[in-house]
Amino acid sequence: MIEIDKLIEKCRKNGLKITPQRLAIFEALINNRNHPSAETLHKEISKKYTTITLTTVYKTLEMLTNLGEVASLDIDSERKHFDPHIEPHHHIICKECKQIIDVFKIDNDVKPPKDVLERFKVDGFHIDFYGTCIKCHSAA
Amino acid sequence: MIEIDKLIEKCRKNGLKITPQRLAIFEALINNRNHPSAETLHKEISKKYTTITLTTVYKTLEMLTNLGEVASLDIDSERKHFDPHIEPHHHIICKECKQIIDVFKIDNDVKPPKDVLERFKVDGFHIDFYGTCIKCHSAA
DNA sequence: CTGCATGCAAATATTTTGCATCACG
DNA sequence: CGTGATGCAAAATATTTGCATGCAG
Repeated sequence: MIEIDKLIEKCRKNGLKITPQRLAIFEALINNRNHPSAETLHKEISKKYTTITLTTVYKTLEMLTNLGEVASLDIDSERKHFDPHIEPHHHIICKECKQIIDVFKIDNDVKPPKDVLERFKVDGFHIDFYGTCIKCHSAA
Repeated sequence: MIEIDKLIEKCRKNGLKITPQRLAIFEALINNRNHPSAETLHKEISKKYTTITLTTVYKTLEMLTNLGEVASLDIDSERKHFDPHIEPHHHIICKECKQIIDVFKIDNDVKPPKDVLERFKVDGFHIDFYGTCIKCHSAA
């Protein structure tokens, strides 16, 4: 997600209005590395902005996804998670506590094999590592 | 998923009964490369076995997942998809038609960076390539 | 026969939608 | 002011659960 000033400008250019609700959501997302669900985000924002509704959070997340400022992650089949960091990167998920951590650099380049390249126009890829975080691992 | 005879044996050993419904689900899954959802699978089986219910399909898929014979894929946030091929492999998804194709061999090995290895016990990884299949690409 | 499986209906969870009202620009 | 945003309630979708009945072993 771009910085807030630029984002506001981008919204205005697209005929989208800046409301206190949206600002609260923008602020909750920027620099957020927790890959929140809509529900989580709503709970968080509600602490300070007690009247915001979950519907508004959903609608704003949809709007930001359409603008290309937020990515919707298919990392958890129970619910959608949202990521304001749209530069290509990867994730690792702890099987126990389900926390999702960013992985920016992988040691090798990855390419799909030739037969796939012949049948698909490949735009990119995303790696999900899975395992157990130190904390959960030593607890078990 | 192991072959049907072995699977039946494995079920019996675990006190699980072999019913015609379960056999129909086993048969629909074996050699199935379509990564079906519960709904899709149910529709498919219903053609021949008209009385089977979606609930039974869900419960059997859960049972097979617990046995480690089927993997539940987090590849589509709309619904769960199930994969009877549990050997580690990857997927490529067409953005347009949403078909999911297996990718078995990638050109390089993939390792998470050191700082991740220090904070996680990594068990494995899964790559989702994304792009457009030839058919959809030439249609656009 | 005993216990697990099935199938129905109802519950739960997540996300989307319609619409009256509100407020940004 | 007018158009898009909000918030409520209801709908839509996916999945799970409780329970009476059925059937495999």
